[in-house]
Amino acid sequence: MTTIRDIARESGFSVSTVSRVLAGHRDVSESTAVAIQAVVDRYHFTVNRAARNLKQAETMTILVLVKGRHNLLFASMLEHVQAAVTATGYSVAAQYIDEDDNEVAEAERLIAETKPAGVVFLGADADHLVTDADRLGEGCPAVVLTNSVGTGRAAVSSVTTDDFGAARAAAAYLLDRGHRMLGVIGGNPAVSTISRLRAAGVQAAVAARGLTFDPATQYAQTRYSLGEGYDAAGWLLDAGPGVTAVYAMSDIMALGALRALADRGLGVPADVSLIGHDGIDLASYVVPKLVTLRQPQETLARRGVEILMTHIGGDPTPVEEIVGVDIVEGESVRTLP
Amino acid sequence: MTTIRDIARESGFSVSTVSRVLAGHRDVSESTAVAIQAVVDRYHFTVNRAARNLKQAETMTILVLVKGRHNLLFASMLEHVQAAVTATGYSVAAQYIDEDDNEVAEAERLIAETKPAGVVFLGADADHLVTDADRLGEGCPAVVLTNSVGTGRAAVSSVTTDDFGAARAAAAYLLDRGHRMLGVIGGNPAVSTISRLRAAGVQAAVAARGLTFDPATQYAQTRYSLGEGYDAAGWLLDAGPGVTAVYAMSDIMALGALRALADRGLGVPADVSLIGHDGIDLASYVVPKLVTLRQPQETLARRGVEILMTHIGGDPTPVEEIVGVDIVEGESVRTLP
DNA sequence: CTGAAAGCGCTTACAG
DNA sequence: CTGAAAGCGCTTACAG
Repeated sequence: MTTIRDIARESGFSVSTVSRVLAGHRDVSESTAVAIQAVVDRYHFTVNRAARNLKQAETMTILVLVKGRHNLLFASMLEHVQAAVTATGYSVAAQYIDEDDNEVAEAERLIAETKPAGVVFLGADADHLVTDADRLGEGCPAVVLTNSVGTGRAAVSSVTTDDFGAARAAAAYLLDRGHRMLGVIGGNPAVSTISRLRAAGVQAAVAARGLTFDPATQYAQTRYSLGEGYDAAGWLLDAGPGVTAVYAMSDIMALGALRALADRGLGVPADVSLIGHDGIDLASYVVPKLVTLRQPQETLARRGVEILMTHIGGDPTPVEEIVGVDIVEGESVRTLP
Repeated sequence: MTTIRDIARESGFSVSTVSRVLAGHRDVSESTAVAIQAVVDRYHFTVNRAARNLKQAETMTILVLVKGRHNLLFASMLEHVQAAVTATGYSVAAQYIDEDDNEVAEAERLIAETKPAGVVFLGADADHLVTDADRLGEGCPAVVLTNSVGTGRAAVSSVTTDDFGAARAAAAYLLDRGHRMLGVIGGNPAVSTISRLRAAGVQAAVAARGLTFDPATQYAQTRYSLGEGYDAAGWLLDAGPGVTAVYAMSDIMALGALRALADRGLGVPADVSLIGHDGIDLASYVVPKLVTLRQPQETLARRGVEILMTHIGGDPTPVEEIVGVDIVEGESVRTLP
C-alpha cells in the first residue's frame, strides 16, 4: 500500500510538504506542488482519511445519520440534505443506523472517529435523544430532522413537520368527504412521539365534529412497513366497525393496505378510501394515485442545514422549528354521497 | 473525549492491559478484566475504530459496497449478506456508493482505511472492475454479486444470475401466452453488460419462434428508475407498432410503466401485459401483482459469502458462478385468445 | 498476567 | 517555501 512516505520518497520532498499539497494548502511553491501531484497521480494515491481524522481537530464534513435503511422518505431526503450541505462548502458523510440501534451512541462513536463539524439526524428516537444527547461531542452541533427533540440541550436543534396538524388535516379531509367511521394505521403511541401526535390529531378532527374514534377497534398499531401495513388493514376490516376510510401514517404502510383491500375484493376508493403520509415518489405512481400528506423535504433539509450552520458559526441557542405539511391530491379518496 | 489512556489512568492499569480487555483477549486475569470493564462502562467508553484499524493488520470485518442508494433489490440483499456473514463470525460494514462513482477506487480507499478481511460488491460496473481491479488490496479477496466480472484476476469472484436465460424466459412467458409484439424497457446495452445479456435473451426467444424484434421501435433504452420507466413505457406506446406486452428489466421500471399505462387509459393486463425483473417485495403488493423474474437473493448472498470465505481461507482461484432465476406468477399478464 | 515502547499514516506547530 | 519532530488513539511484539 502506498503511503504519504512513499510519495515523499519518490518526489524527493518531505512528508510535511506532500501533506500540504494533498490538503490543497497554498503555501507550497507551484513547481513543488506540480511535481508532487504528478507522483500522487502516478501511484493513484489517496490519503488515508482515518489517519487524517485521527490527527485533525475538526474536518469540513457534516455527518448525516439515517435511521433505517428501508425508509424511502429518508433516502430521498438525504439527497436534499446533501445538496444543501454541499452548497455551504462542507461535504457530507452518510451513515445508516439500524432501526433498533441507539443512534446517539452511534453518533458519539462516529464523532470521535471522524470529527465532523456537525451532525444531521434523519429520524431519531426521542428516547435516545433525551437520555443520551449529553454524551454527544461537546463542540459538535446537531440537528434532528422530522423528529422533535425537546432535550433543551444546547446546539441540538430540530426541524419537524407539524405531525398533529397533518394528521388532523388527513382526518378532516376524509370527514369532509362524508366519511364517519375512520380507521388508522400507525405506530405505538407509547414509544413513538410522532405516532402519538398524529393519533391525537385524528382524535381532534373527529371530536371537532362531535364524532367518536375508538382506538380499540379503529387504531391498528404496527410497524412502518409494507407487510405490517397489509396486516394492519386486514385487522382494521375484521375488528373495525365498518370503516369506510383509512389513514396510514406512512405511504409504505398505505401501499400494504392497498393490496390488503384488493385481496379482500375491496376497491380503492370505490369501497374504502385511503390516505397516506410522507409523499414519497412511489405514492404518485401507484394506481390509484395515493392522497398523501407530503413532508416538505427541501424545506426540512434546507432549514436543518441553515440552523446547523448557525451553530457551527458559534451560536449555540437550540431552535425547534415546525413546518407545515401539504396535502397531495390523488385518486384514493371518494366522496360519500 | 475519553480515550484508552483515561481508562488506564482511572483503572490503575496500563494502556496495554486495557487494550487487551477491550479486544476481549483471554490473557488477562479475571479480576483485572472486571475492574477495567467497570471503568469502561462508567465512562460509556468505546474504542476508536479508526485508530484501531490504523494499527491492525487485518480486521474480522467484511466490507459490503452497495452500488446505488435507491436500489430496493440491493437494500434487501444486503440483509441476506449480513446474515450470511454474521454466521461465519465476521461482522459487516456496509457502504453505499453513488451510481456514478467508481466503486473500485472507493473500495481501494476503504480497504486501506478499514483493513477488511474481504469485500462484497453489491452490483458493480464491469468497466471499473476490468480496468481497476488490479488496484484492489493485494491480499483482500472480493466477490461481486449480481454482476459478472470476467477480470480473471485472482480472488475476484462473482455470483450472477443467468441474465440471458432470465430475459429469454420472460419473453417466452409472454410469447407462450399469445403475445407477438413485445416491448422492452432496459438499460444501455453498450455500457451495461446486464442489459446487453437480457436484450439478447429477448431476441433469442423471439427468434426461436420465427418472429422479429426491432430495437428501434421496441426497445426503450433508459435508466433504472421509476420516472424513467414511466417515460419509457410512454415512448414504447408511441413509437412501438402496437405492443401488447412489455418486459421491464427491473421491477421499479415496471412500476413506472404501470402508471404510464394507467394514465393512457390502458388496463394491465386487460390492454397491455407487463412483466418485471428482480422480485422486490413491492412487486407483489401492487395491484395488479407483477409477474416478475425473481433474483434468488439468499442463494446469491449465501454462495457469495461462501466463496469469499474460501478465498479468505487461502484459496485464490476465482470462480464465476451463475444461478438460475425463478418466475414469480402474478396478475399482470393476460393470455391472448 | 502485565507494562514500556514502537509504530500504524497522517497533520501541524515550530524553526529555519 | 520547506523539513524535523511530536502526537492523534490505538495494538502488538517483546521482556519480565
